Amino acid sequence: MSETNSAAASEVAAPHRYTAALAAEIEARWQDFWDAEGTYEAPNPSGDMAARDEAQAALVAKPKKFIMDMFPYPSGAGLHVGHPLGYIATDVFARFQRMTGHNVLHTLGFDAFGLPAEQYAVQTGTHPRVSTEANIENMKAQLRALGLGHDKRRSFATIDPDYYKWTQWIFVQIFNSWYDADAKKARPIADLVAQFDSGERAVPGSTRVWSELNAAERAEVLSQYRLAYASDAPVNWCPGLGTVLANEEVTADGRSERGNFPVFKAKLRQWNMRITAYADRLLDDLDALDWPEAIKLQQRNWIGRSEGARVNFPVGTEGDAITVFTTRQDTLFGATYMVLAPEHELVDKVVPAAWPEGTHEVWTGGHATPAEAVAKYRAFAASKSDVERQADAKEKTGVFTGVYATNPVSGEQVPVFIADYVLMGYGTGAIMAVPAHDSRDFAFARAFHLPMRCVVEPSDGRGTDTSTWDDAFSSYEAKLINSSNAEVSLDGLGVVDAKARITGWLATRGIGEGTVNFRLRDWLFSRQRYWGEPFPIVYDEDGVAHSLPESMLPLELPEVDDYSPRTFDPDDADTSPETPLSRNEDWVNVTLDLGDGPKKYRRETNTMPNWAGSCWYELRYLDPRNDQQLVDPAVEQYWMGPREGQPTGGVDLYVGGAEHAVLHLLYARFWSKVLFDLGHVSSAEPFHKLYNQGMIQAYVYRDSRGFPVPATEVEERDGKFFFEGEPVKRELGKMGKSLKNAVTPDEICDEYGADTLRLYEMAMGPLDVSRPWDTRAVVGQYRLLQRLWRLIVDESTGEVTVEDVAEADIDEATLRALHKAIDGVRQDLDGMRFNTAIAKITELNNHLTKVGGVVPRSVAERLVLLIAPLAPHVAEELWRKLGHTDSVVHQDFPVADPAYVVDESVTCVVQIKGKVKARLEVPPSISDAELEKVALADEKVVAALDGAGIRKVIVRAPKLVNIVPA
RNA sequence: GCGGUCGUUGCUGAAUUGGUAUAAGCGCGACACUUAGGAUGUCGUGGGAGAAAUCCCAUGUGGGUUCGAGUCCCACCGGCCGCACCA
Repeated sequence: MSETNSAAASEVAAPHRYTAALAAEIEARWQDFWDAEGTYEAPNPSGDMAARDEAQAALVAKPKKFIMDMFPYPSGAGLHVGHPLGYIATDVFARFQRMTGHNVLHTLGFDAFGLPAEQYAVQTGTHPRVSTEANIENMKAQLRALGLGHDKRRSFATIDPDYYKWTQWIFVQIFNSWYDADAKKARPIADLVAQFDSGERAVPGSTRVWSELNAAERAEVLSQYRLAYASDAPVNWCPGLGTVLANEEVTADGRSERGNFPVFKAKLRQWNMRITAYADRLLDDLDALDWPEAIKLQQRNWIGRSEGARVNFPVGTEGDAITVFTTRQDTLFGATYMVLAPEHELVDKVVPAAWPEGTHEVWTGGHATPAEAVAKYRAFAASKSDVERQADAKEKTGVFTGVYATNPVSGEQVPVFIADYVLMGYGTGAIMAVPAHDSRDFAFARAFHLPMRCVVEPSDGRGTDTSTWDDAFSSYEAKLINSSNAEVSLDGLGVVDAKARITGWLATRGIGEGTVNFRLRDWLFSRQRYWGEPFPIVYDEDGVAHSLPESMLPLELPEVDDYSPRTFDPDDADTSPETPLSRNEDWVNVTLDLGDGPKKYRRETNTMPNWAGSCWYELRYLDPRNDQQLVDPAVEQYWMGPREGQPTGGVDLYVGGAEHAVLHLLYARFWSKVLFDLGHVSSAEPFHKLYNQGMIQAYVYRDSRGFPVPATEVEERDGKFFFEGEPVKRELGKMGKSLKNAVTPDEICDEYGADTLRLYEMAMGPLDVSRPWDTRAVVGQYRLLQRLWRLIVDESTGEVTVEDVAEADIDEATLRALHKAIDGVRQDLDGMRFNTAIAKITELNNHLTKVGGVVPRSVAERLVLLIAPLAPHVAEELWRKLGHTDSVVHQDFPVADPAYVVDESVTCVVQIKGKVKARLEVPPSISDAELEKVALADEKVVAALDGAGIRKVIVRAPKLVNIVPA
C-alpha cells in the first residue's frame, strides 16, 4: 500500500536514484562478474593454483597477506546479522590490503562435523551428510549476497573425504610420534624403537630388555610415549549426550558446555593426545604472538604452570611413600596431616585392618573399620557430580585412612586422610596439609580437630596462637619460625629464601626435588558419535593398535542403520557409552594387509572430536586440491613461513570470537607444533595475529511471565515498552530465534542492499566491542550511499555528471578535505578502525555535497576508491560509470599529498591557567616565539589578564598557548 | 574470592605523545519540495544563566600529579568477561 505508493512516487521523481531495487540489481550483477572473472583468486607460487596470467604473476611477486576467519558451523537456522560481522571486517581489510600492494589469500570453509550438525540431523530425521550439505549451500548463498571477496576455489568442508583424509593422516603422524624431552621436540616413534633395540634406552618400570618383550608388551610400552595413545583413566562421562568430553568442554560448574548436562567421572578406555608434553612450549611461545592479552592470559591460566617441589612422606611398613606436590615447601615443618584424593591407588595398599588406638571419633565417620570408611567415602564422593562438588566447596568432608605417614623434616607422625577437596587430576593427587598457612587445610583441620602449627610468623599482628585465628595466614610477606631440625633451619628466612634452602636440603637427602607442575591435562580425543572422522586405527587379534597406511586413507564413514547417539538419563552416572559405528559389524571386522600379509582386524569405532577438523584447516586453504601431500612445502612456505617482522610465521590475521580462547586455539597450536617438529610445516604457530570481534547484541523484550515477545512488535512510549498493550521489560542480550529478536542479513539486504548492511555493521563501533543492533539506524548508511551516488550520477538521466579538472584548478578547500580523508581512511583501515574510516568518508561526502556543483572527476574517482573496500558493489558500478573497464578490486588505493593534509590555517587556542580565553587563526608553520607574541597581544587575552603579571607561557605551536599568570 | 576490562550526549560512539571534549551516525526539532511523507534535501541539537555579547557547569564518584587530565596515579561505586577447593 504505502510502500508501493512511495516506490512509484520516488521512481517518477528520480528514476535513477540509488534505491534498494537498484542496489539489488547492481549487487547481483557484480557478484556474477566476480565469480566469472575469478577476481578474488590468489595465485600460489607453484602448483595447480599458480598464476594463470600476467596479472596474477604480478600478484605473486607482491608481499603476501593471509587473512582468515574462524570458519562457521553450517547451522540449520541460517544466519542472523550478528554472524557475518567478522566476515565483513576481514573482507574490508582484505580488500584494503589488495589495493595496497599485497597478494591476499582470503577464503572461507565450513566446520561441519560434530554435535550441532548431528543434533540438527537427528531432529529433522535426515542423514547428517544430507542436512549438513544443504545447510552449507544455504549459508553459501547468504554469504554470497554480502559480496565477500573469497577465493572460492579454496573453500571446503571438514566433512569432505578429500579433506578428512588428511585429518586422519595427521592423526597417524601424531600416533607414530613421541616427545623427546631432551630435544624438546616430537620425533618419529621409530627413533624410540631404535633406542630400545640398541639398549640405549632402558624399558621403563621393568628389569626386562626390549628383545624379551612380546608384541603386546612392546605396544604397551610404546603407548606410554606416543603423542596419541589409548589409556584407561577417569574421564568426563556425560550420559545426557552419550559421549565422553574433554576437560575444555566441561564448564566450571561441572556440566557439558553443549547441552548443559551433568558430567561424571568414569574410568574408561579412551584416546588421548599428549598435549601436556608441549605445556612449556605452548606457554613460552605465546610471548611472540600478536594476540589480545586477555586471550593469552586465558591460555596461560589454562596451562597453569606453577613452581614448587615434590616431597616424599614415608608411609606403612613396606617402604612406600606418599609423594606430594606443593608450592609452599617452606612450610613443610607445619605439615600436620596429609590428604589423598579418594581415588588414590596407594590408599588400598596402606589401609590397616582396624582403627589405631585412640582414633578421634570424627575421623572415622562412625565406621567400624578403616576399609569400610574408605569404601563408603569413595562411594559418596563418586556419586557427587562435579556440580555438587563445587557447591559443597566450603564444607570440607573426608575420612581418616587409619594410617600415619612421617613428616620427612620433623620426623613427626601425621595422620593420612582421604577427602574430595584433593583432586586426583592435579599434581600427584596427594597433599601435605599445612592448616596454619592454607585456608582449605585450615577449614578441614577445624572440622576434624587436627593440630595446627604456625611456621610463618604473621605480619598482620594476629600472633602465633592459631586457636585465635579465623583463617590461615598465607601471605609471603613474613619470616619463617619453628622450622628447624638437626640439619637444616629456615628460621628467620623470608618465604622465597626458605623455599630455596629447604628444596636444596630435600634434594641432597633424596627426599624431594624442585619441580614445575602444570594444570593442563592430556586432551581426551575420542567421542562416541557417528558424525566425526573415523580413527585410522585397527586392532589385531592381540588387541595391539595399528595405524592405517596412507594408501588406505581416507577411511570413510560407513553407513549405519542408526546414526543417533545412545544417550541416557542425564543424571544416571551408572551408564557407559556405546559407539554408533560399532553397529556396523561388516565395517568393524575386516581383513587387511598392513605389510605382513592379510590378517583379521577390528576397527576402532570411536570418532574424533569436532575440534579435529579445525586444528589444521588454515594449511589446507593453501593447497586444497593436493592429493599427494597435506600441502606443498613451497606453497606452505610462501603463505605461512617465518619472515622479517614475523619470526613465528603463520596466518597474518585471524578474526573470530573470544569463546575459542582455549579450546580451538590451544588445540590448533598443539597440532602446528607437532607438524612443525616432524618437518611438515615451516611455522610452529598457526596464527600470528589474532583479533576478537565483539558480539552484536540485541534487545530482548519479556512479558510478565518472562517469556520473550517478538521484538519487532514492541512499541515504545515515553521510554517504556509495550507488546499488545501490555508492558514488557527490555534487556540487552544475544540475538537469536528463541529470543524472538533475530534480524537476518536477507531482510536488511532486501530493504537497503548489501553495501548498506556492510557499512552499517562496520560503522556501529569499534570491531572488538559488543554493541546492540539498531535496525532504525541502518538508514544512515543508506543515505551515505544515496548521497555518494547523487554526487556522481544524475538521478533523472542516469548520466555521470563529473567534469575533468586539473588538480591545480580544484577548489583548495575540497583538495584539503579530500587529502585529509585519504590520509585518515588509509590509517584507519590499516588499523582496522572501520567505524572512524566511514566517519571520514562521510565527512568528505558531506563536504562535496555542501560545496555543490559538478564534482571534479579525479575527486569522484578517489572517493569511489576510498569506499571500495567497504561498499564494493556500488564502488564497482560507479567505477564502471566513470569510464573504467577494469575492476576496482585491484586498483591502487589513493595516496594523500602531505601538502594538503595540513590546514591552510589552524585555530590556535589561547588558555589562561588551562581555560580557553581566545582563539586565533594562525598559519600551521608559525614558530613558538611568533605565536607567543601574537597571543599576548590579543585583546581578549589582555583583557582576561587584566594587568596581572605573567609567570610562565607554554607554547605548543601551532595549536595552543597557555599563560600562567603570576 | 582472584584476575582482566570498561564507565563520554536521549542512543551507538569520536578524541596521536596529557593540549579546542562531544567527530560521524541514529533520534529529536524547524524549514523546503510535496496531495501526502515513515522519501529526499537544508539548518539546528550536552546542561544551566542571560535580550545579547558572554559566563558558569559537565567524560561514574572522591582525591592526587601537572601550566593543562576523558587520557597518568590512588581509593571507591557500577557494568561486562575469564578463572575458581589447582595444593
